Amino acid sequence: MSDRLTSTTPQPTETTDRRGERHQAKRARIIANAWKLAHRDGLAALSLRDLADSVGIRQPSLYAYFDSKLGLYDAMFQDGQEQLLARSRTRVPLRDPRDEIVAIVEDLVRFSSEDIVRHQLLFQRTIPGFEASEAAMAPSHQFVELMAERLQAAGITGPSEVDVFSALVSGLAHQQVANDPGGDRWVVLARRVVQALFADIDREGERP
Amino acid sequence: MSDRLTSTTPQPTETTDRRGERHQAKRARIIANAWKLAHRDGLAALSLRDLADSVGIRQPSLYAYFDSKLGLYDAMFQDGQEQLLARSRTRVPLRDPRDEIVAIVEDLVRFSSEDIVRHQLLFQRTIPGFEASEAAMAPSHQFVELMAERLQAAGITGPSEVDVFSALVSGLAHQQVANDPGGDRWVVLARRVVQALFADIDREGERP
DNA sequence: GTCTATATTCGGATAGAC
DNA sequence: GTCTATCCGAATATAGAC
Repeated sequence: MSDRLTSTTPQPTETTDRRGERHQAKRARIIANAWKLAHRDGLAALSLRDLADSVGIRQPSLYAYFDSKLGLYDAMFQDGQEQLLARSRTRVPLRDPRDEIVAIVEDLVRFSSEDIVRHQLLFQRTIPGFEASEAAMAPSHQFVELMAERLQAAGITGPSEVDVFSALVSGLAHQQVANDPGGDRWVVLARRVVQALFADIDREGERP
Repeated sequence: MSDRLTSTTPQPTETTDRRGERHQAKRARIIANAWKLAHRDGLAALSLRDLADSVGIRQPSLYAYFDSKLGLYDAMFQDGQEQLLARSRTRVPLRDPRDEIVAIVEDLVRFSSEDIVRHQLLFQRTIPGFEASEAAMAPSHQFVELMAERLQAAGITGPSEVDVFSALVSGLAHQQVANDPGGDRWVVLARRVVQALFADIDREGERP
């Protein structure tokens, strides 16, 4: 199971990046096509045969890039997490930390809504037998770290506040994806929801 | 596609209920076993062979009850929606409408958390090619109606308030299912989240 | 309604040559 | 890395007798 990451790092040596330059490029192209097919047929209905066809090789040749179908899902998962991380890092933080949180939430909801299949793979446990490897989780950990910073800057610091926050984001995202895919019906609610959370936090500070 | 409901209502006559009494009973038993297998193997990995085995008949005999595998999913979907509806109807509403909303949210989050596979089938579009039939959606419509009443009684009346509410519920449920299945880490946040929503609604009333 | 028998298709995966 | 050839298993679904 955990040897699935082997295909990502063939040799323990550091020369890996140079040696496998073309390899990595083609691998990336395969993953890109896998997303396309997943959009067309559904994530669970993705077939290695079709994937090989779409990239112009024979189906067994895929095993030079992934050691199993779950390995492919793992690579897609990591790819998706890297997209999320890259996007979050790109954003220039707003001056006001609370406005920044609003912007983040809006962006996260859009991120999910833009690509339902990606949302499925990253945030729902839909593929039987699939569990993300440690390597694939790495960008996710970095994302969480980054989010923690932003939240702290905005005064969302307690564990239960963070739990509430995560619920708000995932709820908006889920409703957006499920009931208005591609639209913005729940995106536009982000500000109001986040402000309600801040109001609640402020009120809590006064209470005792 | 829509003939899938045919197996639910073999004849357009009203004698259906009497005629197929045993039929319906066995059908219900099959569905119950289908849930079990889905828990064991994953919803998407459910196999008609295993299902037939588990109920003591041969695989082709299942076609006397469902006209396809998607038809089986449809029946499971309807079953799950009926469970949700029955449960909501059972609850004795609390005196205070707002307390009632809190209780409802807690209960909905528990409902999802109790059975992840059911949550998947009812609230996530995870099975390629599956779309619930009108018949299977019927209990869901009634549930929505019932919720609308309760929400209205508590002053959650505007469309965007309802959207926010639905996001809160689905967010709490999703986080509970994904990160603490069977626990109550997000269940206990229901009260706080709902109260924050009411505070926000009240504040809105004062604002203009 | 249930059975046997079978069709059919498709899936992922492996062996071994080039 | 890529190929051909093939395995093997599993899946849903159908035909037709009882």
